Amino acid sequence: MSKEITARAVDYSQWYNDLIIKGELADYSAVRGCMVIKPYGFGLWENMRDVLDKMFKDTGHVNAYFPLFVPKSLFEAEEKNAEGFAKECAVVTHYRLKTDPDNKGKLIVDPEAKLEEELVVRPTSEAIIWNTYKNWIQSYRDLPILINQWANVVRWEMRTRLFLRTAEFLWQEGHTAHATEQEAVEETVKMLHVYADFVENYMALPVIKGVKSANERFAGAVDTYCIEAMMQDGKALQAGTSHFLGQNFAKAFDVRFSDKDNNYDYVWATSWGVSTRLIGALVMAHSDDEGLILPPRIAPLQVVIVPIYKGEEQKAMIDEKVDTVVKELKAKGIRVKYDDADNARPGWKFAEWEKKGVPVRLTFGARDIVNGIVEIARRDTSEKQNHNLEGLAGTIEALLEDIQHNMFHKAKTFRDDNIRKVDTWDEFVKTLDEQPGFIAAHWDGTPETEEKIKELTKATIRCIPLDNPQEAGKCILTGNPSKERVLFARAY
RNA sequence: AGGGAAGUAGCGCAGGCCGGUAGCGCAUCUGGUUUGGGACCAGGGGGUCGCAGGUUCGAAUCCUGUCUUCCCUACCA
Repeated sequence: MSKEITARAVDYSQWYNDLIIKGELADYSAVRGCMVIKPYGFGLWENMRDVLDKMFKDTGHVNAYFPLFVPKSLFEAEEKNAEGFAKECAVVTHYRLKTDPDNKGKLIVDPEAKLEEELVVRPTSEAIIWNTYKNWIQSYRDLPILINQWANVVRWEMRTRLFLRTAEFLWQEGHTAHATEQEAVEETVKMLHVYADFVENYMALPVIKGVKSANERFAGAVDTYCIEAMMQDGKALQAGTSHFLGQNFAKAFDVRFSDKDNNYDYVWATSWGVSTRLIGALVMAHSDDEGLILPPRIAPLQVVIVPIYKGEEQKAMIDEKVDTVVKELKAKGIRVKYDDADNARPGWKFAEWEKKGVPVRLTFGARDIVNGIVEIARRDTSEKQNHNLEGLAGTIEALLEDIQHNMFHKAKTFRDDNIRKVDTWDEFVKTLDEQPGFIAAHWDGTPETEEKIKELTKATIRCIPLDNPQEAGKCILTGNPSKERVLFARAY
């Protein structure tokens, strides 16, 4: 049992906070609602970002950067979108401070430096981007525009949670413009699959691809596609969204083009994004009471090596062996650290690196080296085994892959075991309270019913899965006819 | 935003009711012994007690305000 981490069974929320703080992913800051992402956590984000960035490039996208500030008049142009975000926007009203005449050494906002037009700190960039696209698009030859940006955004939240909900967070937002509706829809779905591919194959987190109900849809979108993941407490976490925006933004910003036949029409749009929130999902889905468990493909460190020795002579002998092994591992592209700090003993190091979720630990004992072996410990199962120094790098390489797959399958088994079909209201309520997870149930398709269910149980429709089997049934609440089951859950 | 709790050394906490100038454990530094699952001994350093006012001869302690964090509720395209 870890000395520093609250057990899941004792306090799930505190467990999550402990993992992040003690695992050194992030720290609290002096700014309300904002956190500091520490080097170890940022290393994780960088790895995620690099993989995603390559996936975006491979699907024909390019990166660009748009302003942090959006003039209020632009922001309000697409009404539904503006309305959706209005109550969580930070607004810049002044551009200058001055020394307080009544209190030397203090600064006050200079009342004479009021902006003529307030600037909204972007909660998302559709407005400024579509205002720009208007100037870039005249002809079908200018389309498609396939741009992504890596940026920070601000959404003023009342309640914050590290990584899951903070006032400022990092993300990427793709914004594309197309000549036809079909092409835009295809783009929306394509990026949803890119996200699912990334989250499943790199983060080892199984997701369900689906479409949001009207209540959960992005403001300003025609359709919102999403990937939903299940956390260890059975709650759902939206891991990524991809929106088909129709012509809503094109109309709001008057973005039109001439097609081959000289027809003049509005362009079709998409936007899609994932954020540092994914780190929260990763932490909550895989970790245990000893600390983080990071999937090898994106772990900042994949292998840590701990020496055990008596005296300088043994240390020198170990150093020599480790040096060779580190070179072999690095030659295979494996991220490895030799922890030979002499101010901590082995047991302390073991606990420390387990807390930080490093997938594989190698223990180099003086005794072992004489026998030509090394101890390999894997974080995901806590198993330890001895291995010959010969062929070690190849074994580690395979082991990292095995851990990656094992983590995915473990998470997938858990998720699949916690999706339950429910057909009556009583059973629905009981299941939500007693067996947290996703519930597949019939729904009559109306926003009113969804709202009522949310009111009564706090559960929302997470998504209507893609390729959902069609099956006649009766709505769980109203008894009205339904043609398919949808997924309900309480969500983060 | 409402309710509750908290903020004292890097971390975790005591002291506070009853005002008198701050202490414990861990960490850190020095020396030594150690090293196969969070070592031990000895010595040392480090804090305007979240911040700002007020009461007082004197405030970590009492009063007012404010900021930050955590928990519950509400909100959350």
